[in-house]
Amino acid sequence: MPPSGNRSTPVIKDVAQLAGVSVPTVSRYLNGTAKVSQEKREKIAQAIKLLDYKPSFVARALANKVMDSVTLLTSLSRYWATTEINSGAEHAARDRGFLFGVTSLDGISDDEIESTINRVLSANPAGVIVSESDEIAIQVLHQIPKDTPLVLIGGSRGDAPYQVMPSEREGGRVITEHLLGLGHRNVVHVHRPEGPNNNTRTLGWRDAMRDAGIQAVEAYQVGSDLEESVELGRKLAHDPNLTAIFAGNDETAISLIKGLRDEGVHVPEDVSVAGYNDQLFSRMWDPPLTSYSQNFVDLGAAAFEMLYAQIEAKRAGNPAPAPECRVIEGRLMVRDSTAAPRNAA
Amino acid sequence: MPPSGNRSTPVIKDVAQLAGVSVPTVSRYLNGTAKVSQEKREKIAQAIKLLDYKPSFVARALANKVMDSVTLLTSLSRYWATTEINSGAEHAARDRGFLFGVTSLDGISDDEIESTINRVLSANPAGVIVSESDEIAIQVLHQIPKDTPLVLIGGSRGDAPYQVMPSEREGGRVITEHLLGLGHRNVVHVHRPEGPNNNTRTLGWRDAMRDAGIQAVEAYQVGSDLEESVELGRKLAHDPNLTAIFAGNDETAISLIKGLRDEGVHVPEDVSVAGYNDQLFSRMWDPPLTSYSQNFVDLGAAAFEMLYAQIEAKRAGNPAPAPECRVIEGRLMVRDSTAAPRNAA
DNA sequence: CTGAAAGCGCTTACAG
DNA sequence: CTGAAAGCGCTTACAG
Repeated sequence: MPPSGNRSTPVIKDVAQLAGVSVPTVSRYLNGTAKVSQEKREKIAQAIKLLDYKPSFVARALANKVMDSVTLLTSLSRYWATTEINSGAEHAARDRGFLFGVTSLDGISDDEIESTINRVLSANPAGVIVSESDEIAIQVLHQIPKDTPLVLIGGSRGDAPYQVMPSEREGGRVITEHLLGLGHRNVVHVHRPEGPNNNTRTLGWRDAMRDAGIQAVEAYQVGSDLEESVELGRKLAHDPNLTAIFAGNDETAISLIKGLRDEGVHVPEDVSVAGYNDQLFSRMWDPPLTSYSQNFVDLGAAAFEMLYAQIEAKRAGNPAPAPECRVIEGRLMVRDSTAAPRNAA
Repeated sequence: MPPSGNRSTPVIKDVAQLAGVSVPTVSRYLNGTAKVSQEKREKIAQAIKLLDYKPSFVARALANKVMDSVTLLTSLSRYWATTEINSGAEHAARDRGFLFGVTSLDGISDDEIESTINRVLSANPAGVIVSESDEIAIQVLHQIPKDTPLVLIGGSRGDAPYQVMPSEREGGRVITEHLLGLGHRNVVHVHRPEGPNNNTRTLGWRDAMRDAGIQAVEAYQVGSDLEESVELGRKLAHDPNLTAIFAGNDETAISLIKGLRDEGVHVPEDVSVAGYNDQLFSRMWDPPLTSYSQNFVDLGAAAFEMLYAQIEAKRAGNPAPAPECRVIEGRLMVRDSTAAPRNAA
């Protein structure tokens, strides 16, 4: 018995008619914004079920000035961690009934960044998550109105009132200390370019080295072309003092190992090599890679939840939650690519 | 000289006032839906620039019954190919000024799938992309109104009027033929569960085997726990007739190699092993892995473009584009993990 | 507790 | 070419 318009998706008027109440009453029922008599509640519930009515996201968004959606801004859209973060955040959003949007900031000019962000904001998202990976992120932070719920993933402590970050620096320290604890007197670090923040693997490595009283620290930066790391491995193979390397990620680690082997250096017998990220392939490597495992899915989920708390508070007219910087712990995975140095015992 | 309301983001009324024209005229200017005099055009343009006005996505969506956004539905949100697909589609959408949403279907019950889809649709997306990975996708297809622009990624030819698919089957055939061409008399296949469609790597392998007149085909299915593949590798190591394996993906390939090695079997000297997907780590493997490279980023972008063509046609009141099934080609990457069998020449 | 009214920002017929 | 009017589907004061 389709009411009013006979076609397409039912709207609030349809359920109001079918239930024999006014439209605002249905709205109140839906949002719990005011008491509705038991009797009408039931009729409305029935009508909704009968019609399979779903409130329109966009009409609500227009009336409320805000949509039940969040958008994640990222500038490293194809990076492994980004995938995990997005997935974690998206699932959390979905489970709360929020639409989840992604907008990438890579591959566009600086001028376009502003208009891209404005476009995102013109969809009235309830909040935005900025996933830091480079300078762009910080620039972006300033372009988002202060009253828009926001959480920053990564960055330096204090870059934003609400942050979720991986234990990057801690991870760098832990890996380095593991190597040092094995008896290595020096740990060479090879890393990709890192974000402009104070929570990097490289800084953790420096922390550990400094605490161990080691002065001569050697770090090499490599790009995303793995051949570069292979080359570096070949070169490092001829350093007689080399006994341990902490690579900034697993791909770099296996590439270095490849280079070392090309020159007849054995891992871990001659040189220990640790990676970072504990990717799936790492445990299959020969030798299985010592690495640091970071749960980026949890990180993404935590970011959404922190955002959601702000959104809820704002809607309820409550004061904003206290600023927070949550660190998601990772953990060291010791495998066979690291061992005590030959001349240790 | 801020017009009307003095605060927050400007709306169309503000630019109309500032330009000294009516609101509909601004709208016409914006959408090019009717001629606007040169003089007014200029004034409007100026006002827009001055105010940094951006039309509201949601108001437009309400008036037009459709939002400048597309949503991608996926049930394999953390899979490698999914990342690439999403990234490709998102960039293409962004470049067209479309918002891009992702909704995952994994981890929810069958009942919830319908309501999740309804929720997505209640945001009036201009179109949706369904990324096939399992039976869920096909189920989803039927829940989307016929008049909603839609493109299916993957699936069997004919599952939907508009499809973009990887050359999976072709890839399976090419890899197998490569192995056969090297002189192998049999190619054992090890694969993960595959989608319920007729475009799978496994079918390509069967095609090639059949064409080569090989009857005794052996296929093994493994799960996502790589240890299972290692085990299988150990077991296969004792098969005296084994000379070549086509693994359904690179992770499986390296795990099999690990198992083979555990039993003293050398790759490629004793057994050739090929992977699939050509992941970054594959070329760094020891030995570097022969694999099939598929550009999933392009695939995602192509899916969006195909969707966009439908959206445009619909908006212009034109007939829908002709149904299309576009195949994105991949290519064979021959490396050292495959070689002629020992007793070949 | 519950209607009638007005409004969110934009677009589309309808009359000039 | 261009206004005034009505409407998209929902919500929020305003009066009962």
